Amino acid sequence: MFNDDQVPKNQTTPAAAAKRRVSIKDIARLARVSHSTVSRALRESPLVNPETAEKIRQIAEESGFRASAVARSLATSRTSTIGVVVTSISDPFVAEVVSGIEDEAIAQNYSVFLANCNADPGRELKIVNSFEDRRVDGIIVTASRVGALYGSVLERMKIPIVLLNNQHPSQFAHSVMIENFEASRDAVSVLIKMGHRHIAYIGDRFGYGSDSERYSGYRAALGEADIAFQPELVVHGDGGAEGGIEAMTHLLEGPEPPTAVFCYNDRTAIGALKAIRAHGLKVPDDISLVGFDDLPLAQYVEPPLTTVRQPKHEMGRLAMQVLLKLMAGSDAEQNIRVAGELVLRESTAAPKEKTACNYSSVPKKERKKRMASSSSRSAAGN
Amino acid sequence: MFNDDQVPKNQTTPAAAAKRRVSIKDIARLARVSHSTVSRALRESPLVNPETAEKIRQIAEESGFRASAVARSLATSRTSTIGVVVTSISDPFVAEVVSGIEDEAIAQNYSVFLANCNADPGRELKIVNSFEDRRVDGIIVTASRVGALYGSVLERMKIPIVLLNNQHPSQFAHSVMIENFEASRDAVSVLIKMGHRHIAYIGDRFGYGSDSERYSGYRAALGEADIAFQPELVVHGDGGAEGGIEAMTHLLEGPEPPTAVFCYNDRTAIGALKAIRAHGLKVPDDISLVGFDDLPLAQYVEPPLTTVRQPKHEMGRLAMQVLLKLMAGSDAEQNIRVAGELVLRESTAAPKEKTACNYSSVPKKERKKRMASSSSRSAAGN
DNA sequence: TCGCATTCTGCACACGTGTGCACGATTGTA
DNA sequence: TACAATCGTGCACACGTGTGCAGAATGCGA
Repeated sequence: MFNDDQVPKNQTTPAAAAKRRVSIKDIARLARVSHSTVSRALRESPLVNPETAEKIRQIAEESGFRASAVARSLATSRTSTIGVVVTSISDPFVAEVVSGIEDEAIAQNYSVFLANCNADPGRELKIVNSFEDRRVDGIIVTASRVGALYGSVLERMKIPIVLLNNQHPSQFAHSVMIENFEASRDAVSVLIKMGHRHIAYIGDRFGYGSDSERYSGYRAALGEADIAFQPELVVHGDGGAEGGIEAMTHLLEGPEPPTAVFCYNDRTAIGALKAIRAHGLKVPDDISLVGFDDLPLAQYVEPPLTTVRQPKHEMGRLAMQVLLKLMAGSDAEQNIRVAGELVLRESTAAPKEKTACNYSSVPKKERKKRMASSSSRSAAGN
Repeated sequence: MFNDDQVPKNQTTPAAAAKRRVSIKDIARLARVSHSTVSRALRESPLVNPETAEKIRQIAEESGFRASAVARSLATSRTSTIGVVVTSISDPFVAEVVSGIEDEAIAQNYSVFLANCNADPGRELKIVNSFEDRRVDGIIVTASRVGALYGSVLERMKIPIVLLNNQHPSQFAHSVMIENFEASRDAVSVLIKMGHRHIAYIGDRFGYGSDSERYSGYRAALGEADIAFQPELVVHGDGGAEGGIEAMTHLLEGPEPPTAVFCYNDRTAIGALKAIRAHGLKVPDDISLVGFDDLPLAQYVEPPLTTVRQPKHEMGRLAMQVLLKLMAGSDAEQNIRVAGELVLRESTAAPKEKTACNYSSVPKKERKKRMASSSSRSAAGN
């Protein structure tokens, strides 16, 4: 009756049998039940007798059995796996977002495939193909320019996709994004309230949508304060520190340098800071500086950087939560916008007296208080 | 003969059939061959007629077929997948290493599961179990304290493992590590050559092996220069900026503050920098500062930080290469040690005249030259 | 004691791909 | 023309797990 006790015919030698991983059938043999019952017992099915189930679980535990997710995936056509494609893991912004994604994923017993594309289209394609081969249940794309490339491939895959701070918003996908416009407008407004009227914007020529939204916020703040827009105060870098240096140098060597600069991101701001210092000027005494992102290093540069904080970790979790809903078949909010938060540190102050105009609405006393504290304060959002 | 053309019995309706992913059998039906032939054709087996193969490949291409890696894994019992467990992706050091691992992995058509454990033992266990379930072909553990936890689980898994800058070197595993001792000794020696004789060490009390190796290097440099060791000049932080602030403050408030400080890592050094500034002192005029790691931000703090560069990206690639060898069944070098490289920036200089002794061997001219340039120079070499 | 409901278990097949082996078709040689 | 060698193809099974369905075992009421 239990002739399964014999060595199965496909195993040539006992040694070979010992080499093989312990499978559900081995447990079944030990427990003297069928593999079906083992499967059900381990998945806590109510169909199996509690005593039998307990016995099976114990045997499985003792023999160190772990069910193969590979085989299960094949049987259920679900892998409990997602793919995350990023531009570069080395980018601190991305790292923080991935951390949030992974936290949420592990809590729901999902595993994440991580791949960085380095903005290389060929590699992007390879990654997406690989994700398709591995039958991931969903995909999150972070801070990438999702172009024509994805379109065709992703169309075919019919897999839920969530974009995070993507540059090219596309119709078919859900997304989580920072409120670029509002956050930028508020940040520049604060500079204006401090008394600045000669404010520059250093953008990112590879920033696409994000860049134009932040630029629009800058324009809106100027408009609300009836400050005439000066095209020569808008320069574009490459999104990194080097680009910030170049752009800032250009501004400083212009006819009338700004008293404050709003930057596309922190890395650009840090480059700008270096350029300002190289010109023998001081931040914030001569020029105020505002960044975007609130990278970990923002508070450790000298002076600590005033910047718009993105809730990076939270945004990662949010993206994963949306993806989980989509993978479960229920529908989720299409486009989630997250509020930024202006963090006032020591790189901003009222302009110097000689250049300051009488529009300043920030009393000296309060200004001093702000600058003394390096702790963060919310200015832009809930 | 080709009755496969009919709808298979398990498909109830044509609509359901349309919903299913295209499989190898679909291609077989279209090409009027068996699925075996399709499998062989797509894997470029020499067994199949070139013309037939070409036809099959074309049909597969047209219908957008992609073979399921899940099914293949089950059949071949290889997943072409590795697991990477890190302490925290947000750590810039880790991020760079992971980037290197992933570069090498993608080049060899491997995918990587990334998981961060946040130094939480429970989560570590969950991660390793998850990797086992998914039948990863290998595992890389980065900068973790591999303790008893892993031992038992990993023992059972019989999967190749490579440790990278791990704290507890264990016997059964291969590893890639920075030459902590040599790099530290050389860095401190350079400080001594500049004229410093009162040099402190700020360690990391969670650094375990790495910390004691770097500490040993510090002691060795002092010994070689016949400088008496002063226990009160050794303090330990927590490996982060906060710990650096505390430790440095302690040193500054001691009876005889050091003229130079060698820090366990860059983050500690940046905290120390902040503390020094808070005490109204200047770097490097009053105190020289040396870090370890060469994080991206190291060159953007003020002053740019002299530090020991770890070839992070390269170390990641190296670890993956070792793992690939192990997974292929061949054996690889057990313990690879990588040389660090001292990068001289502007946080180091000869001590002030009043405290400087006549042992200084760095002429003023050369010192000036060094400080003017922020470009990196190798001092510790390969 | 019989019939029926309930509870559990096992059979058999599915998931999609790889591969050893047998066999048919074709070609070459005696 | 007969036979052997070579080449290409398909059959059948394996990989490890999930699950619909049939049926065995048990309990319960009449």
